[in-house]
Amino acid sequence: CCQIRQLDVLLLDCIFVIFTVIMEMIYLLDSRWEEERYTDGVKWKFLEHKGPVFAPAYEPIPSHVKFYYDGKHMKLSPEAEEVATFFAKMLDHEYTTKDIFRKNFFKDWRKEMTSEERAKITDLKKCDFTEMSEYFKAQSEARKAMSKEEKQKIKEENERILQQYGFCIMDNHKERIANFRIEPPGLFRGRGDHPKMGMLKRRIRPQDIIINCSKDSKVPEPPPGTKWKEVRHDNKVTWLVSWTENIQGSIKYIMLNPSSRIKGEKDWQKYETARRLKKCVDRIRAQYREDWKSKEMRIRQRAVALYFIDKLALRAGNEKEEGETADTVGCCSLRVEHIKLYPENEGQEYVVEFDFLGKDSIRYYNRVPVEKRVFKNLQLFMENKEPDDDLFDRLNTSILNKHLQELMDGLTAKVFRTYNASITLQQQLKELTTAEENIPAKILSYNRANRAVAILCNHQRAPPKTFEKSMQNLQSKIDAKRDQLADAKRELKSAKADAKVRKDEKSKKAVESKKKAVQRIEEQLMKLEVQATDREENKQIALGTSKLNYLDPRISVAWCKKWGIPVEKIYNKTQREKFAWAIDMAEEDYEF
DNA sequence: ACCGACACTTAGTACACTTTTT
DNA sequence: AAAAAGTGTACTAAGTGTCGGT
Repeated sequence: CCQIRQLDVLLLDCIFVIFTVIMEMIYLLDSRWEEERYTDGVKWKFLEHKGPVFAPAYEPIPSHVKFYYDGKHMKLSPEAEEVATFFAKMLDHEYTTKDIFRKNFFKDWRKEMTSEERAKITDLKKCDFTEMSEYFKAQSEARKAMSKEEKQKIKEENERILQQYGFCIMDNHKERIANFRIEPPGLFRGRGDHPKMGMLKRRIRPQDIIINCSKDSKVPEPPPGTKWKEVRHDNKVTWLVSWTENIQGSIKYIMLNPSSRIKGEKDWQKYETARRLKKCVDRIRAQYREDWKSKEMRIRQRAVALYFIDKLALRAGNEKEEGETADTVGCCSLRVEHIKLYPENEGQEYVVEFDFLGKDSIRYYNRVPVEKRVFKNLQLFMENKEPDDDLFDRLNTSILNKHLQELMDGLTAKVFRTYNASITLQQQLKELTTAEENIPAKILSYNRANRAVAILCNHQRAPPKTFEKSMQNLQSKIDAKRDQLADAKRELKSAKADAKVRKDEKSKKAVESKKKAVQRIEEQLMKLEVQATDREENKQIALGTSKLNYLDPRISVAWCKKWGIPVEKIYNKTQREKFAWAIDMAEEDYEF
């Protein structure tokens, strides 16, 4: 009987183990990044969602809030009033003082006016929006001063909308949608010197919207009494909703969150391409160095541009339509005026000075010594040209990328940025991390490695408005901690002296506890100092962009595992969700 | 070769929310 | 409890790169 029972237990155990193994296999199969990949451009088989959330309808302002033209009160039509409120809300911003902004705004505003209004309102300078502006300021104050319950209510409502519209089903998985809210109307704010700043960004209606979902899904309902522009079933694209925006005429999309399978896989693929570049980058470098000597101008230009893209992590630099956007450039679109050549500069030979506005009108300024051949080539390219002529007149991104494609499957200019960013992180981590350091110091090292990449990629930010002040605060904290440490040391000394005389248990214990206190304070001081260094070095540098878009997350995960750093210290919750695939797959010995 | 349409990634900022300090 | 500081997220502009037509 007993034996049988034992057998029974064994059997049960066995079944349990088998069950667990099967479940694990199912889990592995189900694990999104292990799933079978589609071929020939198919992105999904099933897609169902609830459509977009539209911007709330315009709420007219109360009649006691007045608008004045030329000092006289004027009641605006709802259409004109709405556009006026957009301007009023930006009154404190320096945009509204800019000529182009005002001109564009006024032109578009007049289009929304009734003919009577248009006849009357002919000069923006005579418009007085201050009451409107005050009203909105008061509104936002009131919102801040709301009671806990009211705030809670709003939060719950937001949560409800998120639950209803913020998710979709794509191929057996419920996925988070990135931007399910339609962009509200307002005044366009470009970055930098944008020729279209101040133009009216139209309100998007259901009849502007294209819905994309699978045929066998429940098609989202348009709001009562409205129709979608189109419902299509295109599984070769990843977007759920699209519309055409009226400023540039470009298409906007609603797509999935970075945590989704479809984005995660693409991200992984991107880093795998960069790793393939690692294997052949020596060959490619040797090749472009050869090409500097080519007898063909176009090949020399291609080779010098590629050298910049590789060495300086410049962007490709597509052509842009003149007058449609801010005047910014990348590598292939550099103009003569953007570089200066110094045969000798501060003891270095063949120095090139770059000074241009890149993406988002962020200034790129750099002085770099280059090889003699590059320098001579640049002199050649600049011969007989005006400052606003193209530096690489025989080159564009399409020519460059076609060439790259021949050197390696899937290679384009942007892969170099990914490759150089990731390899730099890996190298810097190796160089900067030392075994003896404690965790905060190791994290400082990580941030420094991250920073090296951000500098390479020129990821800048406006120094935070409160930077100086918060730096001062931190410094005074450090000073206070130093005093505290001195005190603690003094106390320890006297406790030691005391213990020497008394030689009893109690005084010995006192020494021990004082020792501990000193140690603790030392640690705290160290942490503060590390923090101060980190912050100072970070003043104008944004780490987030490279962390999110250029650094193979497996490098960071491996580093965490190697040094026993919890991954939460490096990635916050959102980042961990985005990089779930990497956290899942990277081991301590992962090499990019 | 060139162009426009399209799809998708990369980017900085404003502000909401959370945590720490006073 | 209020204020200040710090962090995270939403937002949406601005890039890159491909494709199909001419």
